[in-house]
Amino acid sequence: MTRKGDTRTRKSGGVTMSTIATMAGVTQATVSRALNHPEVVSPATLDRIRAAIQVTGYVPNLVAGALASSKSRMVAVVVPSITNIVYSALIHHFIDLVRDAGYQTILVESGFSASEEEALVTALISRRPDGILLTGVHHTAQCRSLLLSAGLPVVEIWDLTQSPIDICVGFSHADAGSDVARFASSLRYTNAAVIAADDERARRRKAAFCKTYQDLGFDSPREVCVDGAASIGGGRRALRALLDQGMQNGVIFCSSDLLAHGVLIETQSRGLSVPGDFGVIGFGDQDYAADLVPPLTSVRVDRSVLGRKAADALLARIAGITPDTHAFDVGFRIIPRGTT
Amino acid sequence: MTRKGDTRTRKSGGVTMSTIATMAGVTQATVSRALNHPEVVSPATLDRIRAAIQVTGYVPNLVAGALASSKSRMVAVVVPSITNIVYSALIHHFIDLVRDAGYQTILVESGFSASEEEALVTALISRRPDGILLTGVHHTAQCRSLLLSAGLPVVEIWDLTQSPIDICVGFSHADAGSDVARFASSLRYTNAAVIAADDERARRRKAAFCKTYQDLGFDSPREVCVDGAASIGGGRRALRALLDQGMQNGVIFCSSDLLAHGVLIETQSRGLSVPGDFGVIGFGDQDYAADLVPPLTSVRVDRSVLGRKAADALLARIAGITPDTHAFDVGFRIIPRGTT
DNA sequence: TCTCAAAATGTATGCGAATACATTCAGGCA
DNA sequence: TGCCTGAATGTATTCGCATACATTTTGAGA
Repeated sequence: MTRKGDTRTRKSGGVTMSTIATMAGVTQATVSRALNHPEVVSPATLDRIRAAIQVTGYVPNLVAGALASSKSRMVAVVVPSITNIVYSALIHHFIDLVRDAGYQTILVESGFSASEEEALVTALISRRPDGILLTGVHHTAQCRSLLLSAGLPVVEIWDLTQSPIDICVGFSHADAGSDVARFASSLRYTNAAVIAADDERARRRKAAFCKTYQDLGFDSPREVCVDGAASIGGGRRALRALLDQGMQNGVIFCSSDLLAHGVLIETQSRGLSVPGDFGVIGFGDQDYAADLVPPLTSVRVDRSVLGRKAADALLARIAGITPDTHAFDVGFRIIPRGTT
Repeated sequence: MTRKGDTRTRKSGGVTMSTIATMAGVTQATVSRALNHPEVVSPATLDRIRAAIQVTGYVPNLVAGALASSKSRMVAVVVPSITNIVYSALIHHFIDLVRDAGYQTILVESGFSASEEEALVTALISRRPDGILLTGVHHTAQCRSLLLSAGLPVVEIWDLTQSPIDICVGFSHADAGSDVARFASSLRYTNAAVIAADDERARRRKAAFCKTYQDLGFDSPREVCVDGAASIGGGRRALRALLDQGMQNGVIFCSSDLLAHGVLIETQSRGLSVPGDFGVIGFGDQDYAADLVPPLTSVRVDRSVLGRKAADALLARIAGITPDTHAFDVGFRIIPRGTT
């Protein structure tokens, strides 16, 4: 009676492990072992099971597997924006690395908003991923406590902090801003400006740049904020704003190569000389930086190292290994090229 | 005895629906209803359940929910590359749209390889997503049959075909190539070239462009292939190759705006005039196309419409609605600007 | 030929939630 | 008062797989 009712009301027809088991003349448990621990199953049995899988086209149900084993073999990644090459390039590496370890990635965008991030993290946790990769180290208190109480391995990237949720891999944005200021001060320009997108880390670089530049005895740099996502158009508009303010013969530190690229284009369209009239410094050292004319001076962060360290750290934590240190500094380097 | 063994060997301590149920003085079933069908639970009970959830910080386990209901509320997305703005911008929209409908996205990269795609699709199906978004309409036979037998809603984008797996949303790349050829032939240049990345759809545009251009009475266009991902550097190198071949006063159709951008930069660095000496046509009409100098002529595909149609179609299919038509043509449009 | 450990497989149970079906209870109506 | 209906909740089962533990089989050594 229940039997009959159930076959009616539940969807059936799908091939499951039991189907395979029956075909191969074994029990479901043996099929499970054949799939997950083939070394403990006899070769003959393995063959029959594989044959059955072949003819049925059986695909294991990882949802059930995850529930039974409390291991989802998924990691979650939260980035501000996937259209921003800065993040997408890193994710690209990261996904590759964790995939080699058998993990799939669920990707979400927070759009630079901490509250949005919190909502996303809640939704992600309900999927019970084996680990989470977050961008940045600034999160809502609620978000932190969610993560903490979920007991998940968490890696925060692109930034450093003394108190990561779990592990962080990045570099000091303040140091980067200061170093760029010192570099800029060594050039022949008489003043400076910063063009920054509306991004918390960019703001910290900007603040450090401005402070250090002043401390070195120069006038306070001009500042221009770019609304929304960084873009070439945004860079062009920002330079126009600076010129309208009367800026001359200065060095311009942009919060991303894309903005710097826009600045370069605007100078060209106005017949201004770079590095003669203006110096331009980008950030991120994207692939195209060296291909611009003139080649763009930028700040390089080794993204492949960052991605690899992040993946390694996360995988290690998932494997239950507690790292010696909870903060990895991957550093950065100023790459002087033709625009300064 | 089993009781004791189980508490030892299975991980416990997690808050589950039963925890909440006990706290609220109801059964697990009522908690489930409170979460999924609050309208059938009495307000007083609802309050107690919500209070219990509040104090415990309970987060529902969607893995278990998915297993019980055969609904994962996840959609999978397969793209060739997430670092390519062409794809990432679209995905960005798509993710937004399906998220509003309560779906999370699992994203994987196929790297332009059909066999890789097949492996990924298998892995994805094991997660039992509620739907899949694929890029392009060319897949391995095995991949098609996997998808078909999984009975999943599938939307293929960026291309059209008479025989989609399920639904496709895109435009005709052959028509695009031909239209560009006609447009190019109307300009004052005496010959043409195509610079294309190693991408199946780009190749089809190229083939159609070349054929139509010749049919219009011109010489066969020169062709340059760019290895690997499209990039500014690749565009620069491609133009150098064309110049080395002796190309003069021609119109150059690039398979992406990024390549076209590289071509522009190379012309500038050599003092060549655009559109005087060379005409340049991109593809994709990215945001920055209009911000280049001169502004780039390109082919626009309405990505927001594409993303929306894809999301709508997938969600509709998930909801069990069979669409009238299985192929949506979103068209394209040539946007003439300063480079031609 | 017998013993015993290792190898191979079977048995039974739980993971956490959804849901069909059963039950209880209150109120409306004849 | 008795019956019926609908709202609210409880009961029992299932989803597909992993895995602890039990059992059987095999083969090596004595």
